[in-house]
Formats: sequence, C-alpha cells, structure tokens
Amino acid sequence: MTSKASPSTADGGGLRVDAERNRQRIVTTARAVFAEEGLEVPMEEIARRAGVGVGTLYRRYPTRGDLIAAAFEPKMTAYADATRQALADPDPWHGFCGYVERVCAMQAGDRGFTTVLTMTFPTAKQFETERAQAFADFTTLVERAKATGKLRADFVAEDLPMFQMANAGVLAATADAAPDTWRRLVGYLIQACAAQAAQPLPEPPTPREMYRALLRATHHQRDRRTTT
Amino acid sequence: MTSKASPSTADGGGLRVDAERNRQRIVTTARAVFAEEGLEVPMEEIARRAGVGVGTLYRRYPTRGDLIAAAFEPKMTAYADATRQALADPDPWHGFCGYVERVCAMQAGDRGFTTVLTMTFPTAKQFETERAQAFADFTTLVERAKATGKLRADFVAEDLPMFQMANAGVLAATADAAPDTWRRLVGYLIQACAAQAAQPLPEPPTPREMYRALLRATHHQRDRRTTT
DNA sequence: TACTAATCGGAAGCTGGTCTCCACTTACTG
DNA sequence: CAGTAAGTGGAGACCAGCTTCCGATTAGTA
Repeated sequence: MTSKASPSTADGGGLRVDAERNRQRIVTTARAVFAEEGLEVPMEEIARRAGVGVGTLYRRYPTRGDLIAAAFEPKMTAYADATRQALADPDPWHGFCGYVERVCAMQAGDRGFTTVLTMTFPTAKQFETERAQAFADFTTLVERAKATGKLRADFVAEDLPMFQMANAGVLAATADAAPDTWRRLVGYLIQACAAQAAQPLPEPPTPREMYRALLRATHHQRDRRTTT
Repeated sequence: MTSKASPSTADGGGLRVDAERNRQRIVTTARAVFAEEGLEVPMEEIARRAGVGVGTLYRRYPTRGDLIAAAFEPKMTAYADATRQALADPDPWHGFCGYVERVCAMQAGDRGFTTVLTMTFPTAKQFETERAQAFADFTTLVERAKATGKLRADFVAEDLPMFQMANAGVLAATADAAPDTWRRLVGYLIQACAAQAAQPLPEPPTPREMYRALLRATHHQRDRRTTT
C-alpha cells in the first residue's frame, strides 16, 4: 500500500509512530464495539470511540471487511488453536464435544464473532488461511472421533458451520433477554451427534454448497471493494 | 379508525370499493415480497409492486408491523391449524416429530415467516392470539408425547421457539446457496428430542425470558408506532 | 529550527430509506 | 348529473450511513 523506503513492509511497519498508534486504537476499539454491538455498527461510531476522524479510519481500512479481518485476526488464531488443542485430546470424542462447545461459546461471547464464523472473507488471506487450517484439523478430529465409534458415522465436517449458523440464530434472538439459551441448543446438538442416537439424516450440503453459503453472507453484508 | 356510517366496522368493511381493492393488492403483494426477500424490504418497493403510491400504503398500514401482521395472518392461522392436526395424531410422538418438521418447513418456504416466528407483535391482537393458541396446543402435545415415553422428559415447550431461531439462522445463511441444509439441522434436533438419546441438558430459558427474547427482535426491527 | 511528506479530521456530497402532506381524482349519493 | 367525502400518488422534507477530499497539523529530518 503506502510504501517507500520502509524497513519492514509487514504489518504496521512503514507507518509513522502516531499513525501506527491510531491504527492500534482503531482495531482495539473495533474489537470492543464489534463484540458488543455486532458487525453492523456504523464506521462513524468506531472512529468516534477510537478518538479519530472517519477519514483516518477509512484511509487505514478502506472497507468494513478489512477492518473486520484486522479486528478478529487474534480471535481467529485462538479459534484455530482450539482445534489443535481438541486434536490433542487423548479421547477424540471428548475432544469433539469440548470443541463444539468451545466454539459456540466463542460465538456467545462476541456478537461480531458470532457472525464472522458464518461468513468468509475471501480477500483477507491470512484470516482465511487460519480458518481453512482449523477446518482441516477439525476434519481429522471428526475422523478420529468416528473411529472410536462414539461419533455418528454420518456426521460431516460441514455440519459444524451449520451448527454455528444455528447458534448464531439463537444468539441473535436471545443474547439480551435469555443469554444462556445457546447452551441448551448446543446440548441438544451434541447429543444428536452421539452414535448411539443415530437415525438416518437428510443429506448434508456439499462442501462447495457450504462454501457458497458462507460467501453469500459476505455479499449480503455491505461492502463493495476488494482491498489490496 | 376511519368510520362514520359504515355497516360493518370489521375488516375491510367501511372502505370504498376501490380502496378495498387497493388494500387487497397491497397485502397480496406484501405476502409475495416478504416471502421472497424477507421482512426488511423497503415499503416503497411493496407499494411499487402493488401498483399504488407509498401514501396509500402508509394510510392503510401506518407501520411495517401492521403490514406484517396483515400479510401473515393467514399463514399464522395455518400455523395454528398445524398444531391442532398434530394434536389429532393418534401417536403423539409421531405428531410431535411431524409438527416440528412442518413448522420448520414453513419457515424454509417463506423468508418473512422465518423471522415472524422468532418475533412477537404485541399490538397485533388476533395474530398473537393465534400464536398463543398454537403454543398452548403444542404444550399439550408435548405432555402427551412425554407420556408415551418417546419424547425426552426434560423437553420444554420453550425449546420450540429456540429451534425456530436456530432454523432461522441456518436459513438466513444457506437459503440461496444450499437451500436444503435446514432439513439436516431439523433431523439432528428431532433425534436429540428422543428419550432414548437423553443426557442431561443445560437449563432452558424461563417462559418469561423467552417471551422477552421474542419481544426483543421486534424492537430491534425498525418500527415505532403502536397502531390501533 | 525549518522544511517536507505523512497524516489528520471532519465538512460535504451521496445514496437509500422512512414518512407527511396536499392538490388532484373518483366512487357513491340524492 | 352534480356535489362531496373518501381516496390517491408522488414530490419533498428528513434522517442515517458511507465515502471523498482537502486545508490544517505534525513527526521526522537536515
């Protein structure tokens, strides 16, 4: 982007110190605001609460999507880590259950992240790489859990994003008035994953379909550009 | 409202024939548009597609909520009927499963109704009466299904709106790209309701909490007035 | 200290939606 | 076939966000 003779082109590399400080303020604020109010807060409000002008905000993050990616990057890393940890559990079924709960809890704790997990941001490379990694690891976890005979054999990895969408729906409606409701939903879902309970299920969406579904949400959101 | 010397104060009673014709056009159009595009379509578009001016639309339905209630009234009746039918099923468990599926299918078939079922419109009397009736009947159905020993004993009626919220979340994300996904979610949920699969669950929301949750969505929506 | 390029902030112009108002049209009545 | 109250439609006032632009400011540099 804005480069010239900067030592490191990385992250906040070539920015003047004050500019970098502002950038920090912006992402930090964005994190807080997105968590409280969801992804649709006006950019103006983020700027205001960060103590900078809208101009500054837009120069640094020309698109809402850019800001979202920047704001949730650490949380996305945590998300990916959670998968690795689940994979480390000696009992894959236990790992699986814990993971689903944990991921849903992450949604419950952050209105913005709730939505982020039901979307994809094709232009935010690192972000999506991390998600892809998490997904791959989750697939492995699923296989192992099936191998123990405790996870139903017809579970597919695409069921996870579906669960997240379902959870997002419950959270959207209940977060204010009945904020623990999601736990119960997750309880139902996990029990339904147990092999012992298994009855035939309708076909899952194909990976391709699910990808397009995750994409769709992004477009429905308001952002046009494509960033760098 | 607008009365003087009208024979019947009921429904479209005291309206001039052309006015009544327009009113019809409006609700009919609203039904179609809400079904395709959801509850948030601009009023202007409904007016345009109905071939009337915005003024006319607003005179008849001063609030988006009014229009919603009018548009979905028949569907709400069908919803209540579905409960009665389920209640008539000789096998309550079979009735229960069929009902949950059916209700979720109703959501899947109408973007607007998807949302309507996760909200409450306190000012639309008849509408809410019907919903309340449906809920009461459902409660009975639940009791009977539990009595057969097939429905898990810790199921509560409030779980139904929770399921609907979950379904709404999945539909919102997948309706375009993977429109059958909801069936699978419902498959999981129903299997989780079977007594045989039952493990302890987190506490459900209280009826009061759930009511407030349904209310919340209404406020979050954009409409101020309270209508007659 | 003085200079310059980077950065800032917020006013201003868009866009897209809600809702009101009123001059005009039209169905009913006698 | 008036006369009139009911009804119409759409222009326009308003509002809330988004996004751009540029004169003023400031960090870094010689």
